[in-house]
Amino acid sequence: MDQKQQVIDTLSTVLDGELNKDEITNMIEIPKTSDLGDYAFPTFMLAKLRHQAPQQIASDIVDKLDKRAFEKVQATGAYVNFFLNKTNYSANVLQTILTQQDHYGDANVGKGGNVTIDMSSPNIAKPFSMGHLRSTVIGNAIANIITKVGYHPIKINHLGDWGTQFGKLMVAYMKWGNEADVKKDPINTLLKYYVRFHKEAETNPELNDEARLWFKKLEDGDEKATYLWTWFRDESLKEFKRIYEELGIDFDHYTGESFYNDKMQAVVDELKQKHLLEKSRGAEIVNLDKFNLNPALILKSDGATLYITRDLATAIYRHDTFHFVKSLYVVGLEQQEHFKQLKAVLSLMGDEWAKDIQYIGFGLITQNGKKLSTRKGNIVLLENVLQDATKLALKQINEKHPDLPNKEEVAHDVGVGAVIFHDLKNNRLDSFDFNLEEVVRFEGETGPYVQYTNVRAQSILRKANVKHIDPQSALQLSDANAWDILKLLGDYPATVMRANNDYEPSVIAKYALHLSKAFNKYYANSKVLVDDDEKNARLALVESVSIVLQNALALLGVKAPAEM
RNA sequence: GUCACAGUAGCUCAGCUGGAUAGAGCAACGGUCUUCUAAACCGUGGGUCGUGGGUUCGAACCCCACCUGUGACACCA
Repeated sequence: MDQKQQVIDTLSTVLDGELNKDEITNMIEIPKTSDLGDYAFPTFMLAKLRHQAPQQIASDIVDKLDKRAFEKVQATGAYVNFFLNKTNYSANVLQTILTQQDHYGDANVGKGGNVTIDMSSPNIAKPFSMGHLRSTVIGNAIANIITKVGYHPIKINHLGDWGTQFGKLMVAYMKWGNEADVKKDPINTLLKYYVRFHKEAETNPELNDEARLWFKKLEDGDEKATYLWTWFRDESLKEFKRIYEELGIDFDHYTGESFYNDKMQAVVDELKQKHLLEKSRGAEIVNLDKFNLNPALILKSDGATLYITRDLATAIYRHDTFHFVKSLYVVGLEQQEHFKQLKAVLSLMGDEWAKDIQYIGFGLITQNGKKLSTRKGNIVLLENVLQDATKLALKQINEKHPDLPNKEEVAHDVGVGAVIFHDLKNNRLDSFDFNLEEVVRFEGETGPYVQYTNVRAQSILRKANVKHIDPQSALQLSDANAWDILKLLGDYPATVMRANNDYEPSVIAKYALHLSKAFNKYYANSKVLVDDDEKNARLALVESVSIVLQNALALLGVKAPAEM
């Protein structure tokens, strides 16, 4: 970073009067390949100002520059290319990492402010699908990333534990269900009821009326309805918690939709009092024409509340309770409009903190190009995917490393890691088609590839019989093969910031892949464990790579076993 | 129809604020384990960056139009 400043300062002494430092800063770029240097300055703008050929300008600048701080500076075409002093740079970066360890890349832009994160939020009595995995792992990674830059995350699992689907479930249970089946395999059994309900309701629409009636009973506190609801909820939550444990993810709150039942009337009253409600087609709405949005439906024509009514209550509750500096919602892209409406209504209500609500959308997971649908029974169960992945990992371990201790645990870390990493490595806005083979792949740009890279580094450190390299020892490294690694290591703090600014875990995942690739290349070309002047510096490099890879994986919520 | 997101190699995708020959992985073919774990590394082939205009010294990236896909669009969440 201060390396870049040095480039800027050096250039500005020569370009004084033509370009100021800010202009120069904006023009500095990083060449695609390191044989073109580490920083480059294009001269096209100057060519325009000076009415001169850019190539000529580039070589003029090189002639006039003070080149002492750099390994070399040369003109290539229209560019001035700067090559950093490798030995100084390596000593700086490695010393910083070895000193700071896990804290390398930490920042304090958050200043300890609370950030609520609405994430995961599966529906009770429905299986945990790949779709919920996205919200869960993206939300978790964002929580880790914002923690690293100084915020305090509050992870909230906004369970779908209320609504007419419970009426459907109760009707189905009373008609076709029995207690023993539910106890044996709660979610799958409840799912069967749910699917059957929809199938039968197609030919027998009165079932829907019955379901509505039972949901009304639940709302009115009917004993039997409440009993069933509580039972379904408890059984489902038990299963969800098992899955979260497998994923290594926990929550600060499980306050679901039912939690806000008694908090909606206040919202409706406030909207009324502020004259924001109007009658339309029998329903109570908030007109959002001036936001160029569809109206927000607050009350149905029968007086019942709706999705947005509850989310308004939720947002207000979270603000009053947690005094957040940001409130994040990690919810699929198909709900984008809803969150725009939510913010619009809140700002009409005069809640200036509405601007702190940040919707973090992500693309759908489809199967054979179609949306996954619980109703139609076409879903991919996360649990099955995790099991398949773990099984496959164990098979690999048995082939490659049969005498590894704690094989099962490592297989689990690798299998689950593959699934999580697969979900996080692409831009979160992209949707993707579910393909089991793709998800549980262990070669190429995958989680296990990164894990394996760290295992290699760990293995070297074990063989060298050192735990930590002294940060104060000689860390100058001149090996050209190590250069790409050193630059990447130096980029890590900026990478973390970018992931934070964009709420984009894939930035970290891609970084981990790049660093792994660079290290594996180095590993194939240079031997670390040979006794010469730079051995200590090489070990420092290896330890630094391992520190940063482990940190990046931890941000993503992926485990980093020491052996595999 | 309106709005949103997307369209880059056979497939899955990178490409940071516009810049130097558009990059990876998978798949295909070929090479590398007596030497730090081959879940790796190296090489070969493979591209009208959806289409057409425009802005710019320079566009995969910015602007406009169009085409295609997906999703949302009033009493589900």
